[in-house]
Amino acid sequence: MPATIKMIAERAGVSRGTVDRVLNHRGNVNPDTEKKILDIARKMGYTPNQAGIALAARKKGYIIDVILCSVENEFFEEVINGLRRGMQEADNFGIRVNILEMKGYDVITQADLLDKAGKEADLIILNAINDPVIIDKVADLKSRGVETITINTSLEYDDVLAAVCVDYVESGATAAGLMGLMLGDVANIVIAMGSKNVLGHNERVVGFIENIKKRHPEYNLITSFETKDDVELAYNTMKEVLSSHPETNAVYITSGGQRGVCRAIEEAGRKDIIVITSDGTRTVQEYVKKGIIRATVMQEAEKQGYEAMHSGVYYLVYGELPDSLFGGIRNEIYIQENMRFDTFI
Amino acid sequence: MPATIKMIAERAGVSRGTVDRVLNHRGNVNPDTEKKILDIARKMGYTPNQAGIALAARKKGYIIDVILCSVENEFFEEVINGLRRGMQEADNFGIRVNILEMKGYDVITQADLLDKAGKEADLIILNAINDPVIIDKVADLKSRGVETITINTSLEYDDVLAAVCVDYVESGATAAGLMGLMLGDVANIVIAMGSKNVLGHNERVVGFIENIKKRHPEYNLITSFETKDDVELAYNTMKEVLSSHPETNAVYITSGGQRGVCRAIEEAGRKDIIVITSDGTRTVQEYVKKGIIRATVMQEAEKQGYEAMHSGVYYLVYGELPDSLFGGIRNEIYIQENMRFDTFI
DNA sequence: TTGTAGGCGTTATCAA
DNA sequence: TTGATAACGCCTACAA
Repeated sequence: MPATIKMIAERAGVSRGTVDRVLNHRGNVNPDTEKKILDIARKMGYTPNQAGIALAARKKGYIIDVILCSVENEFFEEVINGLRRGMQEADNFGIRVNILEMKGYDVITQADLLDKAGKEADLIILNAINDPVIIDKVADLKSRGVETITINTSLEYDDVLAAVCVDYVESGATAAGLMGLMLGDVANIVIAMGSKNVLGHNERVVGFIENIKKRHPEYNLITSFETKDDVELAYNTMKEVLSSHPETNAVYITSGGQRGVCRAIEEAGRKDIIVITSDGTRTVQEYVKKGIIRATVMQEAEKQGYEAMHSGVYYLVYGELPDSLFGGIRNEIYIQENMRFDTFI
Repeated sequence: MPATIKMIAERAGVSRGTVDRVLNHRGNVNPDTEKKILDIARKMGYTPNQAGIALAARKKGYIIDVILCSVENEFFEEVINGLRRGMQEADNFGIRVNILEMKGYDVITQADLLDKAGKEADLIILNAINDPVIIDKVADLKSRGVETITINTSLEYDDVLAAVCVDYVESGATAAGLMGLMLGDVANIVIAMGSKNVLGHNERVVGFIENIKKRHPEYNLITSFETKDDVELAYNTMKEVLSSHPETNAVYITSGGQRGVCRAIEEAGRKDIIVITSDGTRTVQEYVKKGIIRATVMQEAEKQGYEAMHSGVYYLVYGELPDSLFGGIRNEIYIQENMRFDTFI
């Protein structure tokens, strides 16, 4: 039987209103009674009841807008599943949610969506493009009391309410660590990166190279190329690389385009090449099953969606971030044996 | 603005009481009005408000008892952290929680604790010993309306409300898969298992051997021994094995006693040996850092605690299990690069 | 500066 | 078979 405002009021011989004013720092209360109430609250170990707050919060009619670069992007399906799980909670608090989707990473498009969201929403969940224009808008929204939670992408701006994404440098380092454990003394490595315009892809490459240089300076980095997350481009480039560098015995794919890279390797009959990649889309699952991809560094996509929404709801209702957020999003290693091929991650 | 009982009542021209009776199947309602109300509820997309239920549930004064074989067991510290996180929720619903701890795996001791818990609790979270006596008691409790959620250990009894633990066979297979990826053509493997009396430890060994036989039939399994999760025993046995089988180049440690095994390997100057283990206790972290343990298969200990408590609370209050439970507990692979050395897991 | 009262959605009790 | 009402804990508007 935890302490309630009512119990404290009775004990202090004042009304519930006064206790409420004290505990929520609303002012207009006699310093003496304030002190007395705080004392009693402490002694009784008062913590506000979440259900009570939740119920009362319903009248406020909060709105959350979500902006995602998710159109035609396989990876985001799971993120959206997680968002939906969080939206059931939003519903309980009478919070309305709008999901605004865009295709690709065009700054102007995202800026327009942010303008729209800024007009209606009390909080924004943003799959941010790392660009000064966006950073400006986010800062401006904050100054007008609209907080932003970034999701999946890292943004070079520290003043967001929360950043729900993986440490991409660690992701790259983890891929490198795996290669180090699987390769022998001779290593000729190719990096197939996504796009130089995406901060996370760059960070993965940085983490990967740093780790190799530190732990295996004898390894040879042959070349790196961009796939632009495009299957055809990835296929053609990988094919060329394999013929010009037949000594290649390891490939790190930072993001999309895995199907192209893997097909080139498969067709060349180079099952000996150690392929490490990121995420766990259907394509990745397929090639892990086939044994072409030896391991993948995944990033809890569903959880990212859920935690972002859950944190937004929680913040609006309770004025603070939930404990669950502080575990962070982790870089998880999956191989054939511990991968769940049924669920798409 | 989701539909509420009040809105449905207004629309149907009846009182909230009647709507409540229909939606919660309490009987005593005219079939015609029942049908009408169900129709309206469906049309309005009614889902009960969790905060409302939560608030009302407070008056019931539920009790949850937790029984853990956790005394002097490093691994359980994180499980208990998770339980505590879940207990904050229990508090909100006015649910009282008692944690009963025991040392080791004595069936009589656990049976006594179960008897005690059965008298006071509405639901039990049980770190079950897989023994017919325990299974009987759990079945008996169920028949008296007290549900059990097992935590961390697998129990050969399917009728529990939920089983919050990892797939141990998959855990062993994952360790085997990792070895296959790290070893070359020659493999002489030693298995250091915990205790034959612990179901999970056996299952890990089964999963490990099955996987090796299937994917690397050419590998050689030299021997296996029990550590009884005892550091000294593990050290002495491993030392012997190393001198009688110097060809050993891989060791799988299923559970406790890692410090003993690793020390023996370290002292023998055998840094070439590939060591794979389970969990992420401080000891494991230390040897991962040193590079003796190449990888460990972890089991989300904190999450196990949280999900067990959260599910119990959720079930008592809402009469069903939460969505979050269905992601399950996963076997996660950690190497030096993606391990969090600050937090103890 | 303080108290009162009504409402958020659900449940339970009592009266009709 | 149904309706009315109070309660759970918190918040807010208004009255004193």
